[in-house]
Amino acid sequence: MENNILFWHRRDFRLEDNHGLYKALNSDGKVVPIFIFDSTILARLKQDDQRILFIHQEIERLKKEYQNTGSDLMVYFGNPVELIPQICVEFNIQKVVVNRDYEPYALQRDTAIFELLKDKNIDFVGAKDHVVFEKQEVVKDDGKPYTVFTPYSRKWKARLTDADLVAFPSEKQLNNLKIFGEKQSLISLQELGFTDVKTVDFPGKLVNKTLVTKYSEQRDFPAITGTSRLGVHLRFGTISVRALARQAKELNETFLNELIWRDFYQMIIFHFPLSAQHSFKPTYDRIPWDNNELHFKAWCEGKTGYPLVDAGMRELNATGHMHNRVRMVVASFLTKHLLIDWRWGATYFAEKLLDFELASNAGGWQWASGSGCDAAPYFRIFNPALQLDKFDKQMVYVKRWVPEFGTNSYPQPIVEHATTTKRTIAIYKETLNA
DNA sequence: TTTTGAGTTGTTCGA
DNA sequence: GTCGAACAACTCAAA
Repeated sequence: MENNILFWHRRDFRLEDNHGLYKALNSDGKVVPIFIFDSTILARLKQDDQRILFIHQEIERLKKEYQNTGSDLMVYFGNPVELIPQICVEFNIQKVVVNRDYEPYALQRDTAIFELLKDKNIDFVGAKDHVVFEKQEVVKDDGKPYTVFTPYSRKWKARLTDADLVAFPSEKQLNNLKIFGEKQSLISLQELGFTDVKTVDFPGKLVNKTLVTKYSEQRDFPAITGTSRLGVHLRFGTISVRALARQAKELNETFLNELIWRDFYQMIIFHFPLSAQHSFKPTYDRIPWDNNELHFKAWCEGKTGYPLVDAGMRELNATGHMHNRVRMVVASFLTKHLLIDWRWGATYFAEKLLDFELASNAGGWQWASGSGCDAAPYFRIFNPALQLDKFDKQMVYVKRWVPEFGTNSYPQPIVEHATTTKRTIAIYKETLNA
């Protein structure tokens, strides 16, 4: 019986420029590609979560691409720790190849699988694909991980060569895929337990050269399409970060910096997995949050009486997306005006954002609250009115999402800017100096 | 070891 | 309207 290689797709839904797949195709044996709808992850999602639709659509697309080669993507539903060893038996697998995932849950899951396979003499091999530089590749001279972005980014850029961004030519080797006689049908959303998902248009994955070129001058204005909206594609690997970085390097330094921020937070979550749940700077976990439920509800619904904050939250609720500049404003408002725990906001974003990425989300929220590595100083508090004046002066964005603005039905501000920000600075100061 | 310079995207005040 | 300094003062990186 022939030996086969298992390639397990996780957050890399593409055939082209896929490092792990390339590695698998270069191995001795035929490659069996699989995807698993992880029942542990799916159990956390709500019935109408639109990310499941995105995943399902993209898996369907990927499956067709495999079928065009004469192969097929085998799709499973269950717990990978149980399924992978079973699949290995079914297909006589000698080696399992994956692209590495740096999140705490994924690391734990992969370690468990590694141990199970080791007992059966099956190799479990990882590849770097999700980021440009990972783990220990960009560290301080003493070998320890950076916790400040700017020196990290300097070393990242100094280390970068063309070879780091080269596309892996997996499409040329697809003849090493295992050929299946009969095509397998794809499990439906209903069978996965999702019955109420509304259809939605997801952001396109074409990289707009003009947008990247003008990114640094246009990204701050929520009324225009100045940001790429590629987050969801980077999250699930429907585009290659290397391809994007090649464009960024050529076209726009600020855009490249954003990709480095992504690498930075992936590196941070790998070295500091607790930072997804706890303040990076421990003293910040002693801040006596106000955590007013009514304030939180008003923030979630976009009814704070601060038009830029409300527009952002309503954009999020309606579309699963929020403009980057506005994300900072609403995060600063929640933590520093309402004095609500950053985890409440991070959890809400985790539920709503189509492009939700654990590492970036925790990093961003901790940046806003001041508790993170290389965060904004605690006394730096966004003024929502000034941000509106600077970045949406004509109120195009605000009127798009808050049509009743300026009428009697628009709420009065739930808190007053000057008094709440003074209170927050005093409380932070007292807590941090205690 | 000590010292020095620097730190994502800000705000406010007063000249 | 514009500009620079103060905000408060800590931690990190690197020489």
